Amino acid sequence: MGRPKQFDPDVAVERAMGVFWRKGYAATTPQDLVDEIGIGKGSLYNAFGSKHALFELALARYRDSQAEWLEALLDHPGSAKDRLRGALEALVELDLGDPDRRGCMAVNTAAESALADAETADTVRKMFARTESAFRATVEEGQRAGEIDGDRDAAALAAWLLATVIGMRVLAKTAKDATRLRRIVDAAMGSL
Amino acid sequence: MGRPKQFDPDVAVERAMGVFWRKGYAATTPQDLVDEIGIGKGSLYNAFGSKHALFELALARYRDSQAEWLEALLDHPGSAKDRLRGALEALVELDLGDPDRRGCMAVNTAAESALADAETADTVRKMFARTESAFRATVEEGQRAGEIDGDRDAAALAAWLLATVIGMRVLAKTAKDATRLRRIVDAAMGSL
DNA sequence: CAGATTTTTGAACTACAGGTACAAAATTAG
DNA sequence: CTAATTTTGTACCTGTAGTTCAAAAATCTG
Repeated sequence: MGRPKQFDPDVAVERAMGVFWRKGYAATTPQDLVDEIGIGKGSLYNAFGSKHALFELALARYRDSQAEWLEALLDHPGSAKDRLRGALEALVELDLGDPDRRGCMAVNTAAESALADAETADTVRKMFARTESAFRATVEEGQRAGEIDGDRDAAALAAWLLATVIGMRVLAKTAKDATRLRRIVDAAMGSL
Repeated sequence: MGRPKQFDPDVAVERAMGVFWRKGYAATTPQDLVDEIGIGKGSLYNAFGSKHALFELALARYRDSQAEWLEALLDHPGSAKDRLRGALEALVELDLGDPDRRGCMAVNTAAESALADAETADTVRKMFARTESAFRATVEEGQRAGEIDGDRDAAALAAWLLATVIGMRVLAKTAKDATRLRRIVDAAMGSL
């Protein structure tokens, strides 16, 4: 079976994710990656093929972990409104607690590359759609429970929550204090 | 007084803005810039000093034109709510009408660079603050006119409008159809 | 027109991005 | 042990990023 890998590819992807997340795709060099992962260039290219292929893996990993994190939050016990508020607040704290202010990797990728690469664009689109679905399900639960006005368009509310979250995560990257972000959560929840 | 410039620096900055906007900072090369501007590399560096200095000029130009555009929209006659809706709708149409799907250059810059460069971060921060102020003034007019509930926190509503707009502009970069964006406008305005 | 001043042009230069080639080393199947 | 397979580190290569420079060209001064 040949010589086994001396590094864990999963760990490597995770570290690569960290670098791409912090610096963006274009500004990340192969040198950055090997420095962070702690393997040689030969191993890197043998294992992953190209910078872009590794980026795709890193982005997919980000998508999965982020989506699961958010879905778990929305799946908590409690009222739908409380769960939505809890999720938004957790996101704010997550972003503000990051010393590197990396924001959301999917948002960053959308802003940096847009439609430059079809596969990347698709991954980002799917991630947004998945977040929107999770919001929509929670909004509909709230409507069934009578907490949220049933006359309002659940799809529209979910899309708007998605936009709010994306906006907050961009703002978190340059925010100097937390008050604006906390205000946004309050205003959004007050509008539900 | 020496040989006069054979190109208009203002036009050059405007064209540079277009390239940076479309490709992002890191992915834009000096070659891209000279190709687009139509001058030699020597002239470029003689006139602007560095890629980064030119980017700052381009970003400042974007900030001014964008802010004036939005402020003019919000300054139209009509009710405050109508003006807010009109501004959001105009932004959506602007973004969807761009074949390159460049979104908002300030948002893209925030996502790509964050705090990497202090001056850039500051320009972006100020642009966000200016947009927020314009929203806030309009919201307060609406409150004085009785269109918007005076008990709600105008600062919070303005911040939340800002986040909504930023989110929409990110979504516009990957959106395949316009319905989601139009829904967001409806949901946001329905919540005011 | 000579000279001063400023810009243009195009070539040149350094460093590094991104990736390939290869031989030595490690591992396992038989 | 040997053969086969895979990894690894190093060296290497091509192209270009980002910038600088020398010399030519254009304008103004007197």
